Amino acid sequence: MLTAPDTADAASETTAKQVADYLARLNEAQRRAVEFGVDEPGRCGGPLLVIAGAGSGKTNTLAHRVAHLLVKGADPHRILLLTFSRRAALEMTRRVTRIAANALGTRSAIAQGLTWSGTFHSVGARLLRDYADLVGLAPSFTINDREDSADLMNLVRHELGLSGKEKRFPAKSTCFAIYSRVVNTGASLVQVLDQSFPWCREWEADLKRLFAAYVSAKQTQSVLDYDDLLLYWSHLAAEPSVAADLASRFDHVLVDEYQDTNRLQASILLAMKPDGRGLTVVGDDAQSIYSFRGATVRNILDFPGHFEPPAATVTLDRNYRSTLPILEASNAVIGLATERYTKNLWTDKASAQKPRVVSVADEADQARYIVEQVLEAREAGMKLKAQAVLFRAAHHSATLEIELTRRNIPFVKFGGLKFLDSVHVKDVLAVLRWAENPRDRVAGFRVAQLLPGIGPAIAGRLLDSVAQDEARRAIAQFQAPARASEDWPRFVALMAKLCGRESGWPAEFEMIRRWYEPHLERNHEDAAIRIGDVLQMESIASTYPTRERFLTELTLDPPDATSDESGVPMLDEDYLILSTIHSAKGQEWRNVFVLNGVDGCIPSDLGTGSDEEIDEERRLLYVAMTRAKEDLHVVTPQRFYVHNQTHLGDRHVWAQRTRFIPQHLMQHFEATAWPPVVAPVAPTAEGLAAAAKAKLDIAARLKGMWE
DNA sequence: AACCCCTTTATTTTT
DNA sequence: TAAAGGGGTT
Repeated sequence: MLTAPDTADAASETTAKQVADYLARLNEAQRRAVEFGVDEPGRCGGPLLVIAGAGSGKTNTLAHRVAHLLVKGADPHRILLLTFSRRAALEMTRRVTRIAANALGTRSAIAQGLTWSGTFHSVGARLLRDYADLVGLAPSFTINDREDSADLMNLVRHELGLSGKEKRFPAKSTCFAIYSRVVNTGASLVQVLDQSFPWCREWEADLKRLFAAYVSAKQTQSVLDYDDLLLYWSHLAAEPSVAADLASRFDHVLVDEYQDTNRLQASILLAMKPDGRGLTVVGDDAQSIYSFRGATVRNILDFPGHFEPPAATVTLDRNYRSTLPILEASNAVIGLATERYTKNLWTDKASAQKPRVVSVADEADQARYIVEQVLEAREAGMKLKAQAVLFRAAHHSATLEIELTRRNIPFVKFGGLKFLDSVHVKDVLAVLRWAENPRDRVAGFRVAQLLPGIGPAIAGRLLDSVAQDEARRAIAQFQAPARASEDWPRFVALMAKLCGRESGWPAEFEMIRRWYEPHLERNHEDAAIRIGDVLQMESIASTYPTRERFLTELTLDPPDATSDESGVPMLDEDYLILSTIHSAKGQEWRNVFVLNGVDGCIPSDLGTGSDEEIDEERRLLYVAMTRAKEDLHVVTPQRFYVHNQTHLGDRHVWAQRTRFIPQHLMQHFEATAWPPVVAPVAPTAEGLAAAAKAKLDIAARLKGMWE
């Protein structure tokens, strides 16, 4: 459904004026980025790189470019918009819709056709379902999240007998992290071990065997992990017989947050658009913070040189977000990076308030300081939602969370523990995944063991027979042990209905919940809370058209906020934002607190191995600081507790201000302490005289007590 | 073979 | 603090 017929005339009348309107709101550089190549006759324009500094209106510029393409007649179904998260994709579509609707008349539904927008991973998943046959995948493949992938790694590890070594083999999640890094960086196993996992070096040979077995396990089970979505896509795009077809699906490919893409993603782009025509990438080299995931700044720096002639570059360096003092301090911090960045941001937003470096005694005081400041700001009319507390690692906010709960301040936390990590959510999803793809052993293994009387051994046998036969029949004919006989028939009935897709979606979800509830009550003390979660999932489930879509999108883009037991607050309620710095990307708040601005936290003491790692930590602080619009507080507890970092148990540690704000940068900050030190008031002459008199009086009175 | 209890050991950020 | 693994009991 594109433009309604009667808007065409309206558009031609209003075009000139309204186009001018929406372009007039942009500054000169933004406008160049938006208009670049769009008017070239019969072409999509050459490759374009937009370097967009923090707060420079990046999202807005990209949205305008997409809208401009649409206004100029591009087909929305043939625009591929790759964003970093689903949240970013939604925001982008919303803005494009608004801009395009304004320009073309309110009844235009053009932007609704913008169906190909999402993360690399979710777009990859959709394309792979289309081309599944070609790459030898069952179209009903399921996708493992990180935990599932680690579980599969674990199953394989046991099969290979790597668990019973005298020296302990790396944990399953570590194995998976190593594997993933090899895939994403394109480096060799040895290199990855040396650089990032030196303590696993001795296991190289075993790891190699493990990874080979892991890959073949995935293939026989029709299961993909996150990395496979990119890996298969890149191989698909490199295959000459498919490449042309794949490439011709899209006239325009636009990529956001390009600094956080990895080699594999860059290779996919190049394969999709070898000559760069219609390709736009946007990013900021100073905000690259995902190298632990294989992302490389080189992608953005090397981009222009991939093409002949080289890609055009537009730099957006006017900041619309922060006040001048905040920006100056941020520029100073990033200015100390070993690798110099090309641009310095500027603004004309003056302010008398420098960012603060606040010294507090310990984490408890840090929490109290933040609560006091947050409440004070709210008294002055700043909503809680306009304020955020940012930190390096999810657990840094533990003390603060307790204090917030005690003081009854609602908050939502982004990053860290995910909704999907809780057992009951994973159980329910496993049932769905197993029904969708009975060859998925991780899912089946988990589901079978929910029944009392079925443990690893019997679950394994059940899976073996499912692998050899049609799933429903295999389950129905399986001889369950006597101890499981009571629960078995219900289970068989459930799986039969799910595999046969008898009830349809989302009725299936309700069936699963009804089946699962008794097991939940048997296994967990706090079943009531967990049932609440499952019910909440059920209402989310009903918003997806099919079981497959629900599963795919939930694993690729799980709801990312967790909050106190109370559950996520209602949308219209006001709440404070707590977020890891990583999850704060692309966002902004009026008042920002950076927690633990201390060496050991930023930079994390785990990330100080090499210069590159240190620089990444520095960029992390830069990203945190540039989220602030009006007020910025970097809080530095002087003493805090470390839990089980060494085998010595808990102890406290004296901390120093982060090395990224050395003394000579303190001119950009206001140094304060909290609680405020009360300066002793110098006594006046009269005061002294009065005191002297009082002393005498008291002395006399004390004596008088005994007279 | 399942299950319960006790000991040991971990390395942050996320699609 | 939690999760993984070992060992003993049912």
